[in-house]
Amino acid sequence: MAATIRDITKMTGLSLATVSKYLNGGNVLPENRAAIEHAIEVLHYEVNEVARGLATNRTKTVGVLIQKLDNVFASTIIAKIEDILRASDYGTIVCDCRGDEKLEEESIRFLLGKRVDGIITIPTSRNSAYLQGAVSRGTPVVLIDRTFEDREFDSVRVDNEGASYQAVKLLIEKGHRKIAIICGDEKYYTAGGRLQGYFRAMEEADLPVYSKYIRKGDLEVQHGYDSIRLLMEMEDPPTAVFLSNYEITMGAVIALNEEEIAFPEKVSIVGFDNLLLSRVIRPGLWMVVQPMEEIARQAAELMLERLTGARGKQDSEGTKQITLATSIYPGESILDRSGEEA
Amino acid sequence: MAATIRDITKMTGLSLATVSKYLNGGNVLPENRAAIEHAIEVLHYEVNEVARGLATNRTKTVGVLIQKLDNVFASTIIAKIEDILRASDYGTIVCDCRGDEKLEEESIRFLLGKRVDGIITIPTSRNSAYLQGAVSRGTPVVLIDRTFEDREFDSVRVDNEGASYQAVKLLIEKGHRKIAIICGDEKYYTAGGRLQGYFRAMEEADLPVYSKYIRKGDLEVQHGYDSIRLLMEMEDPPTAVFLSNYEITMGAVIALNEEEIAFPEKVSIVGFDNLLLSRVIRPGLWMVVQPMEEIARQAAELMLERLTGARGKQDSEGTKQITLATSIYPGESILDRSGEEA
DNA sequence: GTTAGAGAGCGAAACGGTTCGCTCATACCG
DNA sequence: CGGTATGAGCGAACCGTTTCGCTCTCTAAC
Repeated sequence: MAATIRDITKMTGLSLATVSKYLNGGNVLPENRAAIEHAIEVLHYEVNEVARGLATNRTKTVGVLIQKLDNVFASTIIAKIEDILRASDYGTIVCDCRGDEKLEEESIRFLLGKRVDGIITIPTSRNSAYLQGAVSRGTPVVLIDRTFEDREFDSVRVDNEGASYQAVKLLIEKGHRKIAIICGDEKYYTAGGRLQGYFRAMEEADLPVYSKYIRKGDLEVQHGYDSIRLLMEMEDPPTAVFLSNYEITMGAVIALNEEEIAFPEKVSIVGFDNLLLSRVIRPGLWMVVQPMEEIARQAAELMLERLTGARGKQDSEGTKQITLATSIYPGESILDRSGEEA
Repeated sequence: MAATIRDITKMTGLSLATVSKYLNGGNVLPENRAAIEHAIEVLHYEVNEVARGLATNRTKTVGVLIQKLDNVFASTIIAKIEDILRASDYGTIVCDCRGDEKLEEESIRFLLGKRVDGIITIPTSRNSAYLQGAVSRGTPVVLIDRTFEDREFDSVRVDNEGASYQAVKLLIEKGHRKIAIICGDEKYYTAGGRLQGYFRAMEEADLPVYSKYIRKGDLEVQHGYDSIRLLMEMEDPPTAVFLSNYEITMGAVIALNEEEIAFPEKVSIVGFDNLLLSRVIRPGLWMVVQPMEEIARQAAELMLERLTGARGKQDSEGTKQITLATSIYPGESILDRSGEEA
């Protein structure tokens, strides 16, 4: 149906090799160039990237594997990655494994079957076994949001520990002593770091850490919702809570609204990850903010370096681990209690 | 590097054709089946989908082309589409054209070059010219959120006119007469319908329509932000405003917060598209809600029907236009003024 | 016991490109 | 003017599958 190179050779009298050379930017006599371009125009010829992929063993396609496509973090990242990759003529094929390790492993197989040239992923699994196929095939991998101990990959992540430390320290400086954290279970890599930051800030200020103030769970809205209710119902509730990811922040705010618990009067809070949200909510939330676009940009560029061979195909040359800083965005959700106590 | 079918033939002594038959679910003698499976295991063989794509002229890949990947609507839809398609073993390759018609057209070419089996798109352009390539190649297309007058495609959209009518009617029933709408310019298909619904509701109630209360613009947060400020600064401001999409809703709420304009006391509002948002904001927003997952499901299934040949490849048999209803979700952002005026 | 029919296997030709190594013509040099 | 470098063009092999049409064997029916 669609025109092929062969149709062009027929129309121009040139050989396959010559037309192919033209298509790949090689030098061709001006008259032949004109003839080829004319034929392409007339025949509506368009390179068949599948055939080219078979011949060159490169598909100009990158797989992006993620736990949850439908959240701000993931979609912002994918949008930016797609943008950058396509500027270099790479396509982006997405897979959402919904936080399921089995599905994640299968997704890698799926992507490798499609012979993607590289894989960018926000991992779900806690070790890199599921990436073995990519490694042995020599397919470059870039990790977002975590690293693995059992093998080194290129990676881009945020200083989770620092982000959390900063937020909790802020609360301490404002005079809070009973500070709770709602966070993910340690099985989530990012949650581990954020919890560490909490500990560091508390210890540094010589504040006691109460396990009842540490609410671990999954990374869903519901967890934030349930946990803050639980915290506020305690006979000795915290005066401040650090909401250590986006969904948790949403859930907690919803719960506070429903229970008509005023913040910062009854409880001070610092949220995570959505700037717009902080302006929509009243009073405005203090927010820890990740540089999402920068994360995506770095990840895409690490991948392009591998793809264009600027660095070796894989761990041949050393991998790069990039850590970015978060920032904290002011709001009115913290009550200043410094000076209250003797 | 990677094992091929040929490696399997060498190991088993069988022919290419036989192994291929096995791979495609054909019948093979039990002993041969065992031999092949053993070889696959040992060699870590994995079908090369690129080669298969070349041979079969089907890549098991669908292109999804969208204006803005990083918003709730798009990402929710993509997540669901990807989910459904992959259950049928199709991959999803995404393109974000950022609302740019040139980029949109180029993206179609890009996708066709990659020989996707079908294209699902939320169009940016106002006519279907950019889809010509897909049509002449026989690549099925499913439209989301709009249809075209110059050619029929399968499509899934929402009853925009009805959604808007419902919202405005609600405001009227609550006794409002000076009702404004902040919406997109008519060049956006969805905006046109939503504006029509506004007109119908107003006319049906014999209310005068003032052009100053109709704020058209782009579909960005900033437009909502600017417009509501403008409306509230009028000497004769509206008592209610319908915020006819997600970004506009965000922008308007932010502006109201910043200006400390209390709603619903000073102005009643109905927002659009984000249920979670309505619970996070205080007081809770009345919201018009689109069935995003259902839109995605229908779109994916229309595509699968085409792909699996349940219906003809293209307009051969008639196209299907699916229209879904929106719902309206109650909040506390409307002041009841019925009975106020004689 | 013969034969029709089913089922399994095989060989070879696609699919639409890229690429290697060669030939040939032209231009340039001394 | 002979020799050589340069660069364009060409033929053929190859990438890893599928698929068509054929052969062969085995079973079952008569």
